[in-house]
Amino acid sequence: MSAPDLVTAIVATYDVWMRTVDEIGPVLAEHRLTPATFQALWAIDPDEQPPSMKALAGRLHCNAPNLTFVSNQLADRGLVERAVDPADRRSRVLVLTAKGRQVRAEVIRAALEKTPLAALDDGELRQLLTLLNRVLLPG
Amino acid sequence: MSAPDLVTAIVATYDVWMRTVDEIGPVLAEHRLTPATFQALWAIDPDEQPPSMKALAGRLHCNAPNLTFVSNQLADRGLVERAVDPADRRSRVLVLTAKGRQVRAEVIRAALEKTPLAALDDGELRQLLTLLNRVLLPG
DNA sequence: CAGAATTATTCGAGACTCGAAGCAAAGGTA
DNA sequence: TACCTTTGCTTCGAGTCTCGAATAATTCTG
Repeated sequence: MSAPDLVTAIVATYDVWMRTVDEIGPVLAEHRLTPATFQALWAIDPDEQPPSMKALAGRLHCNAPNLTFVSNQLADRGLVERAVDPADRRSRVLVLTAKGRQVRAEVIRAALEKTPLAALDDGELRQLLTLLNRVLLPG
Repeated sequence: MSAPDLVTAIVATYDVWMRTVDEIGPVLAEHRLTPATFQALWAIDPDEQPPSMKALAGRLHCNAPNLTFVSNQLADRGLVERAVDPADRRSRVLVLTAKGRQVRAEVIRAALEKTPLAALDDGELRQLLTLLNRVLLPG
């Protein structure tokens, strides 16, 4: 592989994400979501087990104090609630409220419409996922 | 295309970028580069015409006051210098200093080594670039 | 049980981002 | 020329974001 191509590819991944965020700016403003709260909200899948602070911080590539701050913002806006993990009482899990689930669905729907990746057809998207999964998943 | 796949793909692009940045954290710290200054430094290609503030702000998805702030950080560290564009004296272009070129080369080299995308072989990387270019380039 | 490790939070400092206002240069009109 | 508008950038002020260090509560280990 040539180094310039790799540089281009890295920049392109950054660009896809940033363009997606740019495009949904109005929707985020509508719900008073900042970039940080938006990302955190996105990262809490209501169909999975509620993540602990630690797990979510890892997903967001930020540290613990930072996530505490962001979680407070989400909680203040009534989008998430903290709950003690019964299995480990040191740990707090973040649970989406009904409003949180609704807002999350709305911003993700907007992102799916507006992202540059929406230009890909089914086969291309599958191809892209194969490549990215190969790179991101362990093994 | 199925919506969950598109969500996964968007998150994956974000993840590739963030993991790349995470991995080169030590190198950035070594040069006292913050995320913002690192990105700006990356975005100034010494082999191209020095970009104006406006052009660079577009590339970085930020606004003018923000880039003024970041440019000052880079200038304070002796990595870039401002120059008046003779063709339009309102415009300032950012020129890498010798140190700026050296530091830029170093952090990009580190990124190329550490990025998850380095796991792709030549053909896969070409495939990825084809897909991302199709999505990002106009037309 | 005592000590070490883990999970979150608080605090303080600094970095980042943006809108509004201001300034100088460029472009348009007469 | 004079005047007005637009453009590119900077300054200022406010708010957001991020992190390291210190703290508290809980769990783990020997």
